[in-house]
Amino acid sequence: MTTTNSLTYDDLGSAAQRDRRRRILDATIALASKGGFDAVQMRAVAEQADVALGTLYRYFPSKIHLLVSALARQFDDTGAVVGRRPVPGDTPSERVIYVLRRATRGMQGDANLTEALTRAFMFADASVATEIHVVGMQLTTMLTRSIKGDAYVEGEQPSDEDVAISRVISDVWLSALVSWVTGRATAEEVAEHIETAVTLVLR
Amino acid sequence: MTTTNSLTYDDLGSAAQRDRRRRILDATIALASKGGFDAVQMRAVAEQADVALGTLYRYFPSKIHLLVSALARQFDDTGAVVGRRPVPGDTPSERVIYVLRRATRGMQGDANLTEALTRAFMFADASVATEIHVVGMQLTTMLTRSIKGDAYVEGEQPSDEDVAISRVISDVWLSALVSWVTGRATAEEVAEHIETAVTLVLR
DNA sequence: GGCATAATAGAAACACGTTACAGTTACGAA
DNA sequence: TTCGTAACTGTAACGTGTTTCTATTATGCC
Repeated sequence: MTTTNSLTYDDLGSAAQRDRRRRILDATIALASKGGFDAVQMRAVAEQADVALGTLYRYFPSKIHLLVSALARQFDDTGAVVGRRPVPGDTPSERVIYVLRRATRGMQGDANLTEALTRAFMFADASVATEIHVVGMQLTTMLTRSIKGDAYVEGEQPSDEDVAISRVISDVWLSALVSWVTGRATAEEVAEHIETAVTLVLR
Repeated sequence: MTTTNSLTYDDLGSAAQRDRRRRILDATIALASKGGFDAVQMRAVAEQADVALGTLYRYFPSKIHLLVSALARQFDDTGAVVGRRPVPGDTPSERVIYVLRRATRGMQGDANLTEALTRAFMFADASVATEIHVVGMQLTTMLTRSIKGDAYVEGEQPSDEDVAISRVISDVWLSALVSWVTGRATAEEVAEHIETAVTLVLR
């Protein structure tokens, strides 16, 4: 290799490096899914991914980077599934609520993983801004697409208002998620709160 | 003393114990104000408060409890000051934006302290639900009062819709604050985002 | 193939939250 | 006052995120 490689993004590095990165993220997801944030221990990740601790830190400069990158990959993997089909529902509210209910249920189905990823997301500082921005864009895309429904056209920029609405919904969703993963709200309360907010913003 | 004492709440314990608790919280605020979350190190707090490390843990079972308790005391101290005067502004949006701008500016005036307290708040789990609920109620009261403006009547319950709106605004505010303390957004972006959200929700 | 350089392994060490514990002090009860 | 118990001190130790360092291995270039 002729240039120093940050290894931070998907498509860089040799095949062996891409495979190491994949193994590391696999191990991260597996450990998070089994025991949550605390179970994602750097030594354990390194061992399970079959890389040295120093190598792990070469790929991901902190536990937070690691978890947020894992979150981004999860979004990539499942976002593609959600992406194609039209969102059911006759109004923006119905469509957004449908999508969020699906997403929330998915996350609640793996509480430990959600706890790990959410905590990392909330603790991330400026050095993780790039990864966070990726997740934010994915969320915004998902929501603006749901708002437009059939009127959505591939590649078209969403309106400023739709983006603003999406950001508000994202904020509410994130707050609700934090309440839930920290045990301060039940799944039902989260669902109810989100639906109230969506109908409020999209009336 | 005849009974074991949790020391978790303000009015328990001897004078010497109340004084220790005060010194601990003073040291916490001072360290947080100087260097943020990372600077609030338990050994440093203990030393500055002139108590042993074990004693610090006897009073506050974790760093998070310590910081959230410090936040609660800050709210107690400053909350009374804000409470009485009517909120200026002719529309709900104007009043809410005024109040939030004031509060945000206050927090941004002590960035390190805000960072420390916000991080603790986001990391708090169910064991601090009581203190967190208190803060949430104070926020809701502040916002519903701002929405109603002159129409506000002491002791009257706010409408369900006003409460829902307040919760959405709280969520947006908290998310914005997290973005700011983690260095992912500037103060201007925070102000702009909040105002966009408020006008959206209160149209 | 042989060399220069980057990447990796492996292990030790450090930082800070947290726990454990032995000795000492404060304080109410008898 | 003396005693018994709980609180406090001081310190060591542990767990986990992070850093550092040396030896080894892989990789691109001639």
